Amino acid sequence: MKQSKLFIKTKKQAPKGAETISHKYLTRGDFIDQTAAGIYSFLPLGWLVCKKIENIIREEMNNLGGQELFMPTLVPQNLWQETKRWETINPPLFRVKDRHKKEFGLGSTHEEVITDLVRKRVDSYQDMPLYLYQIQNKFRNEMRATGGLLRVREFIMKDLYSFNASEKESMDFYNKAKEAYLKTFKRCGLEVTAVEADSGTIGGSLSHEYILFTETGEDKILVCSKCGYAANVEKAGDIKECPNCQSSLEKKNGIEVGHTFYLGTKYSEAMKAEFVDKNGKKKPIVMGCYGIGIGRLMAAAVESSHDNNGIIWPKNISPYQVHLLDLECNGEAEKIYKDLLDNKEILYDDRDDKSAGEKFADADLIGIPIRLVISKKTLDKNSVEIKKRGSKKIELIEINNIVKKIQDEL
RNA sequence: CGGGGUGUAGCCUAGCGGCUAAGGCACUCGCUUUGGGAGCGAGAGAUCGCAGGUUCGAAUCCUGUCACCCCGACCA
Repeated sequence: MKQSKLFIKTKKQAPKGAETISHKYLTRGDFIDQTAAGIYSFLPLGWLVCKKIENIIREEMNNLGGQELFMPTLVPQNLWQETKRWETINPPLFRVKDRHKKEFGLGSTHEEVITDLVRKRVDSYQDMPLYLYQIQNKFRNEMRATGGLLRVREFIMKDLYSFNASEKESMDFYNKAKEAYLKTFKRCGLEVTAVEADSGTIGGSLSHEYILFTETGEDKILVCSKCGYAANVEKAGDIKECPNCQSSLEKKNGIEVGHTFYLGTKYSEAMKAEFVDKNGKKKPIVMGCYGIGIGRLMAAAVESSHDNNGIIWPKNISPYQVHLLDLECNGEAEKIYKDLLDNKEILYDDRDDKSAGEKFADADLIGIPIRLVISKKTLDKNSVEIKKRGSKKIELIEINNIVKKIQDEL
């Protein structure tokens, strides 16, 4: 992509009100634009990051045996009433009426819809296990949106739902899903810790939050450095000693990037989602649900990986892999851009009306993992300069070797 | 929803009863620059969130309203 054509205007100053690092950098780098309180547009760079994250999640969900589908945003009142969540769900639903005054809640989570889909199709234990997921916009009528993308009212979420014939099978899957979650976050470049948590209005008997420890997180987590015990202060209370090994606990801030729930039969009983077992007996389906907030994950990545000049994207979720800066603009960079284009995702700063300093500053802010610079200085040596974002080391590489060098780095 | 705060050009801010609303960034044109957000000159861009009110006079004071931010509770 040529930067001169990219729909982007980076900013020197963050807008008033941006407090968290991720909000400041994502806004200054023009990844996102605020449309209203807690409601954001994703601009081309930000959308590329979302797509990267989604694809990693998609691969991991497919590995788990998940099948992707897509459910509606407009969820009719009667479905919510079957589980009594029309009134009780928290945060409350955004509600809308159609022209005949029929009411809908904008989907904030999809247990009702998915359970309806499944009860219409599952008759026997032989129709399961069933693992279904979607990546879709969610709407939550929060009291207050905070910290840019950290808590918003409309966001993209991956939600997976599991349907099993027995508690054991369901619990086995829950544990597999937990591992898949940790792997997903790792692939996104994040060290995330699973923490036992409260189930809130989703319900169920067991749940884990997936916490990224950062300075600006909303969640307060107690961590034992000896045995690895971790718990949310919300549930465990403000205790000082580890319940497992009696060591002293450290309190850390974190961001919840995912949550898994073992639901049991809460929804299947309420909605009569039943199957016939081997003995010919009717039983409620055993369920679980599993969520990841894409935008929050993106913000969390920035919170945990940045410096004073901007974002340092983990390479798997970076919008591009290579940022080629042309300080000379005599056509040489164009050739390299075309050579590289076949191999790698590359953002080519071909702007001829910007100073070198501005290009460097933009490159740091945007945070692409590998920076290449072509200038008179490097061309005199028939070379290109290569530098990794987040490292100070600068190397000169002969032009002929550049493609191979980049392949090695990635 | 309770408490606190802010609305002045695309963005950040100054001005807080008195002359034609000021500056920086960004933008347009010209010349000069060209490895860390360049310099000089010229130019364009604002019904001071909106509606009332007080006053000889309101961006400035008062009332209402809308929007946004922060703390609390809730969450992916």
